[in-house]
Amino acid sequence: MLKIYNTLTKQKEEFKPIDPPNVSMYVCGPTVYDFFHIGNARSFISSDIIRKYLEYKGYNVKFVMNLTDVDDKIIKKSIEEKTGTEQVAEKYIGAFFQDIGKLTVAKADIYPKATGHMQDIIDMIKELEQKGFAYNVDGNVFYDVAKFKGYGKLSGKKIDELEAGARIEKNEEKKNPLDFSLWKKAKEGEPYWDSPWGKGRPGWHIECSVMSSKHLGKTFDIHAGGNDLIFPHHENEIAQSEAANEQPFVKYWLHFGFLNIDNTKMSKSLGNFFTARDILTKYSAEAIRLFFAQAYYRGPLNFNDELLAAAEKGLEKLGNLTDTINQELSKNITEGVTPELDIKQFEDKIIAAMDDDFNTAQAIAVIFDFTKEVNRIIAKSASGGENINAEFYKNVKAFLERTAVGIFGIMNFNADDNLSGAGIDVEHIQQMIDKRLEAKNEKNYALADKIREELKELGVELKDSKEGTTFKVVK
RNA sequence: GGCGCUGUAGCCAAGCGGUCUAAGGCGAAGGUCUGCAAAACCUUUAUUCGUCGGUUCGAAUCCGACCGGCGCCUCCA
Repeated sequence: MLKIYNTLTKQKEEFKPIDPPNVSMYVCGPTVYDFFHIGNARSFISSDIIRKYLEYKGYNVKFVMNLTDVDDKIIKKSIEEKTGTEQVAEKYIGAFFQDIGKLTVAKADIYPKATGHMQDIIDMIKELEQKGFAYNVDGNVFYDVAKFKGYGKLSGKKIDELEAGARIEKNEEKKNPLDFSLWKKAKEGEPYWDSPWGKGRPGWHIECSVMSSKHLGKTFDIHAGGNDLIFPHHENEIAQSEAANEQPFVKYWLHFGFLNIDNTKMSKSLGNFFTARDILTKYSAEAIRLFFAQAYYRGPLNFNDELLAAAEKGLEKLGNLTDTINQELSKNITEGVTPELDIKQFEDKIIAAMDDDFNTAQAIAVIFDFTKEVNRIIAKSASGGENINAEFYKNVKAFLERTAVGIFGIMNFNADDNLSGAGIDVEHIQQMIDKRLEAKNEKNYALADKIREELKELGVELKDSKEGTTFKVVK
């Protein structure tokens, strides 16, 4: 039984989708004004793991992620880069897809864009206006927070306490400082759309209300995003959607913890700002995914080089096993024994861990335990035990593909991916290995070691065993 | 000021009332194997869970106080 911590109720709840086995899931996507950073990557990867686990459980997940392509920051960027806002959006949407592709984040079913839903947005604002939740002040339309009874229920804030807070921007046009923009009047030179209130563009929050209900229904199962979106973004979405649709907006709210860099907030001004593509030049996607999966998705997480390097090392242990499995399977041994290994027991543990609010850290621990157990069996066989047949390796591989690959994306059995990715000439490597073998047979160890060194510089590490020499690509 | 998260070995991090003299990863030390190198395996590395009290037959786990870290309350994953 899957339990999920729901920000709305502040407790773990049994997950009961509205229309099983279908699950509707919406994750707040990027505002496409720059490359996304490693903190964004945590949200994308965490939601990817959650989605894949739900699919593993047999749910049919409809996954929607919005792309915010009209916004102040995009306008600002277009001025800086001296292009149009559309060009800015297009450029960073392209970069977004490249980066999530490298991070092996599965594609959403739909990536709705704000600019593609202008009529729907206008319709929803009109509806809010008709129902008395919105007011127009000279082309700027605001949401009247005081009219919505449940305001603050997600973030646990109270309107009067918020009003007492000192950090709310003053705006003469608003009835209440907490009221937020539904429609912004266009300023000179800004992109605009025609509307009943004049030329303008939508406020930030309205697009998510509109696009989520359009693609997932007026009430849907899961809405996820970064911790910082709880207030005001998600609070405002609830206010808009529930006022307009007169039914609950979302059943389960999930929020991802923040990523700190060396215990401080990541920010451009502090110079500790890392884009995901920067990090990907130094570390593998698997290592990044493993690093995130080793912690609880809701908690804060510290990030630095040393920690990612540790994850990369841990990953090697897993990678060595996949190499071994691939090699053994290629031999296709039919005689020999199938050692006893209770795979189901490991799988049950993973399920138990993941069912408890996606305890990925514990699930990953099970995968490492499993790896150790398999290595132990192989070591026993190698040191004079009985030969192991392909059946065993097939079972092991199938399990890891279901879990380590299928849910977490931290292993890769497709060895060619690594080779082609690193631009390795397999034929040349093989020739060198043969040459080295010859040298070894002649006890010319100086030459053998020289070849080893040369290949190492090409990023290829040799490994000798009884059955011959194999190699792997190292970063 | 309000809301929320968090404090477990050298580092990261699970565990949230008994199976805990506390998973897993990294690091470190020793060993097996080995021409070398690596991998892998074996052993060791927290009698203790920020501090002090309380509840309980029993607490890292619940309650209270205190000390510390972080976030949100303004755009932000």
